[in-house]
Amino acid sequence: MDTPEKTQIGNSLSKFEDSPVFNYINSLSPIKPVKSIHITQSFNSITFASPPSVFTSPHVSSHKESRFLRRHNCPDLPPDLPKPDFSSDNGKKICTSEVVVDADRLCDNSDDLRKNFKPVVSIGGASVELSSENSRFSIELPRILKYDCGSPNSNPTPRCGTATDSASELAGSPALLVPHVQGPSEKGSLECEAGVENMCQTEQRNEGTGCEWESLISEAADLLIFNSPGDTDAFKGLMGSPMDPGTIFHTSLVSHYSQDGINNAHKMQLVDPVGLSEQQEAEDPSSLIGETIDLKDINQGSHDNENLDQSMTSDTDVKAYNQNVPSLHRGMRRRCLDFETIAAHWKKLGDSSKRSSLLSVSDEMINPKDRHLVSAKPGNDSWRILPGIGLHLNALAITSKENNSTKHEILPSGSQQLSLPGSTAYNNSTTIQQPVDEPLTSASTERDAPSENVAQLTEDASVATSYLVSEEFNHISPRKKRRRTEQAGESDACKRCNCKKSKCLKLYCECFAAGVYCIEPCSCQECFNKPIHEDTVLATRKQIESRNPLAFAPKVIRSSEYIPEIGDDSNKTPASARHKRGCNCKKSNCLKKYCECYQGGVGCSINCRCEGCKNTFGQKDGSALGAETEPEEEDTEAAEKKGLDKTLQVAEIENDEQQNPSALPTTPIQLSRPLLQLPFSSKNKLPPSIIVGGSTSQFVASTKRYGKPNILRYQPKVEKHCQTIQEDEIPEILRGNCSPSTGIKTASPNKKRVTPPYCDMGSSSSPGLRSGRKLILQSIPSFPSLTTQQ
DNA sequence: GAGTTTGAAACT
DNA sequence: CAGTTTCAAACTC
Repeated sequence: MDTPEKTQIGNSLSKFEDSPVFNYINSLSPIKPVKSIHITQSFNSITFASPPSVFTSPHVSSHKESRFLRRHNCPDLPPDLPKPDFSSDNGKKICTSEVVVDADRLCDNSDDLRKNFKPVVSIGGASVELSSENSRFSIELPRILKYDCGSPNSNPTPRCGTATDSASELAGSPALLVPHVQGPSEKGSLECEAGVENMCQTEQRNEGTGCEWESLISEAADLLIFNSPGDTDAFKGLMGSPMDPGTIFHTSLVSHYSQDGINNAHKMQLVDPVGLSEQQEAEDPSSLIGETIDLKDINQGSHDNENLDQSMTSDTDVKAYNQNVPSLHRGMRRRCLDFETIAAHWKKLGDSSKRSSLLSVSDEMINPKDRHLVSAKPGNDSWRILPGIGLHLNALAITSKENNSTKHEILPSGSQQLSLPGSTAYNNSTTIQQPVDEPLTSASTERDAPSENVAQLTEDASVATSYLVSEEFNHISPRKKRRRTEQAGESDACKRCNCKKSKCLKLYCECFAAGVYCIEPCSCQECFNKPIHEDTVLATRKQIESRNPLAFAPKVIRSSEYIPEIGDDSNKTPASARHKRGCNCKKSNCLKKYCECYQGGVGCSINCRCEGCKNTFGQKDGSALGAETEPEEEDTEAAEKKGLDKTLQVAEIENDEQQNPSALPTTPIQLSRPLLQLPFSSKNKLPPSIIVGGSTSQFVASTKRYGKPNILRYQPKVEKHCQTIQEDEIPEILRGNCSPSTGIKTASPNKKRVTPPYCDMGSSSSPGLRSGRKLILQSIPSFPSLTTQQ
């Protein structure tokens, strides 16, 4: 290869220049560099990084997804971090690498990073640009968000919708932005993150409002940036101005961190133990190491990270790592941190002293009681949602944060499918785009008005904190949680599990079955259904789904209204809606909540094997009976639902397969489940906000369409979980294949349990589908599913 | 709040 | 696939 060219070139050059040899050499050198560089570099960089990462991340396992997200975070770190380890260049490199390829590995292994880094560097311009872009993003995002939010008048969710499509995706991240609190991390590993958070807190104290929202923004920006090059581009386009409160904030944080990082870390732990754990998992393997073994198992995906951190096993190491490396993980941390910070703030707020500081920042934020009010403020619309949602939602939001991070990875997964609309939106990004907007708006709003944001944050934080606290409490004492939940009016709406032996990793657990993480209200013991154990949760879900693909599908499909419309045969079933599997009641006569059909507010159907069915919503025999009569509420709701259902059905039907409304953003679909109104619904009826959360993207969409309320309607128990989100995660993937397009409806109505549900659901199903599962988001599957499926 | 009942989920 | 066990919610007191 070289010889011919070289010779030729050399000859030509020689002709021109004095010494042929010299010229020859020169010519060679220049030529070669160019070719070789491009080739090799491109190779390295491109082949190396991007291709592998791309393929792997999505296709690979869900685990990767999580990793992926995390990794993405890593990139963020560099810019902010002043740390020596990662020079700005490195940071840039990392970022670029991520952008180009997948950040996963880069982040995972320092070596990998270096390798990737090199390639990236070789790429040069691109990488550089990216880095610059990243900075822009951080800055720009806020603006974008602002834009979205810009119209305070518009509802938060709708606003999001306004955001550009690209923004929409980003928006998803915003939802994520909402702090997701994770289970309390007891161990010190968290310190690192804590340190970051501490910084935030400290800054907040000093700066007041700015810190939190800025951090959020920065995170959001980071997430966005990393999410996908395309996203970044879109953002770029969107964002014009380079202002970055976030960046500034970061810098400040960094400085703080560097100085106070350690101390802060300690503080952080004290302040909010919860969030850290998750972050650690995602970000810091070291933390994982410190933590439970389970995490490791779960974190298989995070191994990469571990590799990086392997060196850092001890706390001291971790600290050092944090200090030095924080930049890498920092992005991730930020996400969590932001949330955490908020939570921490809340906690602090809880403490009068701390409150004062926060209060100083923003009066609104100051008063926890006023939180809602504050949130209500025009500027905060997005945030408001959260408040409206309630603790659960908040929790979801929190989770969503994580999800966000994941979301970046997966996008669709978005989180956490959280109950939060925003979260759903994220997920939806894949399925539904509109929803995303909301989250964005929220995020944007936060960004937009620091003070307001602060308030929102405070709310979120409060929620988050509550969530965190709850988790903590959980560890401490389940009963306490119960009390809280009970005390909290929400308890009904967002009931949570009380699992003792299942670790919340079986369908016994309502939360798990609903595809949502356990949160505060839960009184579960040894709960693994938390963001921290995301990997485990996902793995378990997969297993269960492998056994029964419909395991996470909505149990009840509402149809009553739907039926006539669709004209499904399924209508045969007396009840308006049907239970996908059908009950097997023997003693309750289908007149108690023991009966899933009854609980779901639907009549028994052919699928049911119940004995002595007296289901008021519709007996198995076919007599619909008074079924619907009883549930008057249902009727009303049903009517509303109908509208939604129809709309949803169309859109959702496709998703039916997903059935799990919960999982994805589709969640909205889940909402559909709720569509069914439970007789009890009255009780169950969650506050709209809550419901919304459950609904997810579609739901959001529906809300937009309908005006929102839809959400309220359904809520089956599953939906109770504000988080709803996830259910679908895996299922979707699995289903993804199956369902939507194909067969949703087809399913045999009769099928007893498994199969038909969709079908049934199909008819009614649309609702089921609707949900598009948020969960997916979190888990890997979502991501892949997105890419692959869609 | 403790104990019982119930039926789904999980297991064999 | 059927039977049994496990589990947690629903229910009762």
